[in-house]
Amino acid sequence: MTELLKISLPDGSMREMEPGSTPADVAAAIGPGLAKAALAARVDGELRDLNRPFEGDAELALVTSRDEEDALELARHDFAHVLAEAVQALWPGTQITFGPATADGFYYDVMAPEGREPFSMDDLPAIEEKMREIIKADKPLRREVWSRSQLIEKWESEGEKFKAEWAQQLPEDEELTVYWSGDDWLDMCRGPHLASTGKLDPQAFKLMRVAGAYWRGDQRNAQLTRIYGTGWLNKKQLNAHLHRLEEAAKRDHRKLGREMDLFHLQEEAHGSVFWHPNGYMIWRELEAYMRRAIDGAGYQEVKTPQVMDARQWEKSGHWGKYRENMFVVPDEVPNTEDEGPLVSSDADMMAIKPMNCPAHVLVFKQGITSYRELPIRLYENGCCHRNEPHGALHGLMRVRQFTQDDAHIFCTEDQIVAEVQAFCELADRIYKDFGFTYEIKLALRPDQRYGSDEDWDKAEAELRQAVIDAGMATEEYGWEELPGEGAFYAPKLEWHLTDAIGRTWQVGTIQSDRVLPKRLDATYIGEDGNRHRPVMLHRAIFGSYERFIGILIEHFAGRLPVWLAPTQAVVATIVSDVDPYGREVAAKLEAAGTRVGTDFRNEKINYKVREHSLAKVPHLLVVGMREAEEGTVAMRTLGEKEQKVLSVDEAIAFLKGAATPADLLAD
RNA sequence: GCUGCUGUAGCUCAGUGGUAGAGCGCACCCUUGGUAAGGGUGAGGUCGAGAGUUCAAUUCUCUCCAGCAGCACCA
Repeated sequence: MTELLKISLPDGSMREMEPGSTPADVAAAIGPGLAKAALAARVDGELRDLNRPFEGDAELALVTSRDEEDALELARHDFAHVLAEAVQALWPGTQITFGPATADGFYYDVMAPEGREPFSMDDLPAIEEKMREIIKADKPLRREVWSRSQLIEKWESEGEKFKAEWAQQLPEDEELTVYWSGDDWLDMCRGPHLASTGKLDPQAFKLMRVAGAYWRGDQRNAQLTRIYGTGWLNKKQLNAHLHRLEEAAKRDHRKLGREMDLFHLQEEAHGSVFWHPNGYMIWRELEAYMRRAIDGAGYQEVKTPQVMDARQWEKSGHWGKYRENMFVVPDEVPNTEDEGPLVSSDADMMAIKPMNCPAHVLVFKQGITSYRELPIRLYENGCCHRNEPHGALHGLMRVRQFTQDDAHIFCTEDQIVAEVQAFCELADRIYKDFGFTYEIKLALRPDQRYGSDEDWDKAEAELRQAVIDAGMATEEYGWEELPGEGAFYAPKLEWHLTDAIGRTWQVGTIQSDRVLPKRLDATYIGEDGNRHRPVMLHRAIFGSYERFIGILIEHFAGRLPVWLAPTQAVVATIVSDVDPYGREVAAKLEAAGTRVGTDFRNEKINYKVREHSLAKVPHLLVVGMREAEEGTVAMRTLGEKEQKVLSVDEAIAFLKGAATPADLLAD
């Protein structure tokens, strides 16, 4: 006689079940409500199918839609399978590959049948319709264990070349699982899945777009069609998500940049920004802000050459590793005399800097440095050019010319932890001044790397210790270590900002570098009178001015804090008779340091209010006959319906206060 | 860089094998109006660049350039 299985439940109770029973049986034994609500099970912590039999005594937690994270993951994975099934049902001969869940949905990479063009947006409605049919048919999803050879045979017989190739290179003795949808379709999958397609809400998904993707992520391989969808537990969640996407589109910095007349891009200088007066005012404020910050933190500002001889880049190692991203120029007067080539083939080459670090080392190397001078912190608003792949360019976020708030700290081994800790504190102040919350991550050694394991142990420990010392290695700061994400030469700390609609942006970073000081032979004289190698800490807080401004625009949806707003106030007149008074008010504001505009156009006040509101001007000062007689202004603040009547002096004082940069506010 | 889509007025976009349209914006006129669009008139375009097919190309085809989405990339 077989023994009963002991299944313990989250509430501490225990149930005895027949061998071969499943989580679904437990759910049914507890009650019909739970049986219906159960989507999957956690068995000893592992997410599993409801119908997969227990293998022994176990701890069981049933997963319902209340366990949102698990439930979403399951639903999205199932949507992906239903998508693949639908595509094959509609177009037999379509090859399927992979289809995982993503952050807000799912995708499936497929290859259209031979002779048919790749799937396009136009195909999506039909696929969605077929998916709804499959969901409504409530097909049971059944797990089966297959051998590798069984699978290969199956895929090969069906012409599923990609699946077959994948199965081929799995370990020979591995037990593989497949999932049946009903009894007419199956996919190789690790699972788990919901018990049936009917557990999905047919109104809770939407196919979003198609895009190219490489088989196994490699450019050399065949290009598949990736069909993206967003998937949720119910229609309400789907609509909320679609609404968020609309919000994000409204905040798009490329759109706002045009509407607010901040900058433009054009094809003759693609990937580089034409800053307009409005946009560059934001830049100037940021630059002034950053100078105050670094001046107070013991940095010294430098400015280094834009173009350096290729030989220098060879020494630094960039020529070898980074040349394909560098703009190279001949060090020669171009030929204008005859029909010959513009430059001779043996011209010496120079390169526009893609990074500031080598030049900073060269500054450091001038003269002889004593250990007493360390740490030396060299800062530069460093304008760099990188010849990025064209497909990577994106508004201000990814450009070919950008200016980093870049600094390199040259210090001794003993100073690393304290320097990194001080940096953590500086970054914290700065991000908070802009109203961002953030998370700190430590990117650990990648598989492919330089240096000994001991060096990596040491470098990782230093960065970790600094964050601990700063008191930031906590959940509050989103502290997390990311295995395999580090640069090939060093681990790095990364700061990920969270913006107003919950997106994250990696901006700040600090990493220790023992390689470049060595390559460029930077030394200092130690206490012992001998030469020593300094460590170099690369660090940035904004990342680049371009990108940081892009993030600010999207974070604030264009409604920048007053101190960053290009125009802080506009004086708008109601009738032309008060234009002289309006001019007087504007002149006083300007004299007091406010960036003020005027609007004396022959338009109604409604029109002016609308226009300046859309332009995100924070304060509108309306003047009519009443204000002119009383020496006042009617101030309307962006986003508020109410207006305030203030004397001109009060308005000046108010705007001065409102425009104080965040770091200069008295606490 | 790869795949797909797109490129028409300053912006957003419609349209056509016989060299073009709307709304907004802009200029001028009327209107002087109290907190998110007052009315009228007018100016603006080598229809991304080049080549091909054609009697004729902004329209069809090809190449290139750029943008968008995704992929890859982000030392």
